[in-house]
Amino acid sequence: MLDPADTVACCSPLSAEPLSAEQAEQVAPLLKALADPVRLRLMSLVASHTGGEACVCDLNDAFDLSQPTISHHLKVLHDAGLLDREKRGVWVYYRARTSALLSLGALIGCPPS
Amino acid sequence: MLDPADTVACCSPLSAEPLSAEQAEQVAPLLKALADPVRLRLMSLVASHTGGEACVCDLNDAFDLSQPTISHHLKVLHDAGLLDREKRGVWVYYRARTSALLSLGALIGCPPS
DNA sequence: TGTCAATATAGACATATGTCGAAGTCTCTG
DNA sequence: CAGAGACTTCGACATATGTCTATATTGACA
Repeated sequence: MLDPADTVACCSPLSAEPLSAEQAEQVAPLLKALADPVRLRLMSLVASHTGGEACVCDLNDAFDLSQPTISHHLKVLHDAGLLDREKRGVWVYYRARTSALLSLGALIGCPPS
Repeated sequence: MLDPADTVACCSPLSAEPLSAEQAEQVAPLLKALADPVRLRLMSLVASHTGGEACVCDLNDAFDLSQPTISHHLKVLHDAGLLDREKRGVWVYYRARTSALLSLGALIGCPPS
């Protein structure tokens, strides 16, 4: 699977020049994956966790939602390329793809040149 | 209506510390508004347009969609606080709220401190 | 091998979303 | 005042999304 960071980083910031239709189609899914309160918190929990990774077991407890629902949200973030997934024994650890977040932030937030 | 820039700017970056449920509920709608290819391009078209603003008549031509559909997307961006709206005579001009984009980008893209 | 614990997948359901065509609202201008 | 042009609002529709319960899978361990 491609690194979404590359996809996004290739684009000029939103305010610099109009995004092409193709670029927009590639970037939108990343934003869509982030555009949910639960997934935003999941992403933040993982990204800010010690060691840059977090176990699903820890994440479940942070929410008042069923375990399959959390699993579903993690899958959405993983499929978008925002979280890496690693199974170690019985536990599954997710790790934030910092590069994807960085380039996405730059795309949205950089002032016009 | 509140400036979403303030709402977002108050939060630490995603990677610094876990977003609270309340913060996530406030930020998610902004991302949701951006998380559509058409709206991403609209936002980019307006933000990068000469003078920082664009007339709806110009925006319509950039898409293969009906005019009410474009109007709908502009309303979503406006309601989220990402676009300002001003009617001058018969024409309506939209202007990007740069501050909102800046703080949103910082929230997503800032490396952990 | 059998059982338990940690996740994931499947299927169902209510609600949200993107799109359109039709109709409404302003505002200029003759 | 009437008509035309620029948008917006309304109502309908198909599809996507978030959530749940029930079930499957996987790995450790007795």
